[in-house]
Amino acid sequence: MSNPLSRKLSNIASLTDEESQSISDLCERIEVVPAKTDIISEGDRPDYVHLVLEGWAARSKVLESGKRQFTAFLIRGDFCDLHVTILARMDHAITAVTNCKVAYIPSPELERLTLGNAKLTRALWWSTLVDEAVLREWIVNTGLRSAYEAVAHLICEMHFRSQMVGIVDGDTFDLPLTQEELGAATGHTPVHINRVLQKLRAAGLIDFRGGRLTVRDLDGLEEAAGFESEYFHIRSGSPLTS
Amino acid sequence: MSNPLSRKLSNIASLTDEESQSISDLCERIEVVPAKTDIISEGDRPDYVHLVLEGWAARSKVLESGKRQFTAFLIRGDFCDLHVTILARMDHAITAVTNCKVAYIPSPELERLTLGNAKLTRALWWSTLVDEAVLREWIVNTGLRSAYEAVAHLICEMHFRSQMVGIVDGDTFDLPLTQEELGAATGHTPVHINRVLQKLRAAGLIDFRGGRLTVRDLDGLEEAAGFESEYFHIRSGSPLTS
DNA sequence: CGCGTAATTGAGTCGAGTCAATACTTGTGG
DNA sequence: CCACAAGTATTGACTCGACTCAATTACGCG
Repeated sequence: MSNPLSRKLSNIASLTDEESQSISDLCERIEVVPAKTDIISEGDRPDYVHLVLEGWAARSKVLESGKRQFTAFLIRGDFCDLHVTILARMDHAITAVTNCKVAYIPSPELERLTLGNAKLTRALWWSTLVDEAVLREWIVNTGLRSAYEAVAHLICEMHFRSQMVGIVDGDTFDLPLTQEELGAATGHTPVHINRVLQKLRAAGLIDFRGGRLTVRDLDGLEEAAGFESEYFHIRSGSPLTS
Repeated sequence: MSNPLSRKLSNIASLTDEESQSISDLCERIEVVPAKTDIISEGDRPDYVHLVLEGWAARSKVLESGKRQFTAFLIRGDFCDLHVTILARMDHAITAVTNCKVAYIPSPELERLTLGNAKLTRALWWSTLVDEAVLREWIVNTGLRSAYEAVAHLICEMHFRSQMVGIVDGDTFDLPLTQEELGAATGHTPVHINRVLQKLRAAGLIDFRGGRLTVRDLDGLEEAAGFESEYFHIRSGSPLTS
């Protein structure tokens, strides 16, 4: 279970030791990508499937104006580009937010693993469908919710996802984002993010400093965000849905 | 090629007559869903894969406040829920915007078709990946772009997608949306959409009445929107990329 | 022709952006 | 071990895009 991907998939499927081992075996080639550099750039034609093992990365689109929008965060156990080998080129960049440990998985090896294994195929489809559900939630964040709600929702999302891969320590977890980066994710200016964070602190919902976030009042935070974890489609009975 | 899905997939793969016929054969059971009603509701566990053959539908999320956000539009040739059979339940609703002709495809039949056909499997993966790319573009729309740019971009998107399935007549195509619905898609109020549309008309970029949109100046519209069609990943050499 | 929905217009307000200055943190080199 | 540099966070004043509320007008359809 030490492999981040196995850990994540175990939220929806019971993996045998052999399956876990096979997944670990995929992650033979591992590289460290320094913070603020691209794991994959726009226009790239990736030869490998990239899997984040450690650290935080972000999908980002940059406009001519120079402004950038993040469209997703990737953490331990998340694929950068599962199946993009189908497409000609990346239509967005994936940038390391912190130093990242990334596995480079040859596409054919992944195919070989899933071809005869319906359970793993389903599990990977689950991760793809959840990624899509998260994208829709981000549209609601930027389109419908106020800055206060959106930031709260993003925190809830990352808290939940961090729990899925076992990187929450009590009520504290890594949120290694500057206020500028929180703004790029929610569609707001860093100045306004600053004010929103102050309100969230004043409301007794969170503490946040040094890239570590502590949830002071989970119910209150989820209430403020309008957060419902159903969109992750964790099987009922999982510890996370209790 | 009369089948909408075949028509769409032919943008990235050359289908044989047999393959086109197989796809048509999938669409045996067809139902008409009246405008303003759900094709699939939040919480549903669909037994079938739903394919839109005719009309417009929208993915929508509704908050407790009663406000709703569209996260995608579905037109001819678009799947409502390819592979959601993997998930327990729909985390959002799909609502018919106009009357829709919808094919109900038994999941196993679709699997049988793709199982031995790598080309079709790749083509369906392409459609999934493009759907994701469109979601990311919507995040940019709601997060980074002004209302003016966002509406222009949405028009460009739907124009391009309509072209892909052959429902553009010269420079005119169906955009059967009220200003309220345009607002639900871009995260703005109908009142503001109204003002934005007036500016787009005044700028000589579009005409829009009676649910029909005419592009008066495509270059100008794409310029205003910051629209780049690369994210559809149409193979170069296709008529649409000329 | 008349109802109901959709579109339009105007006036006033507010959330969020801009601009600009100040304070903190953290890592680095002397 | 301290001082500076660079990035990050914070604060204040002002502006503006977009929302709200509230009519009024234009359609589309039976």
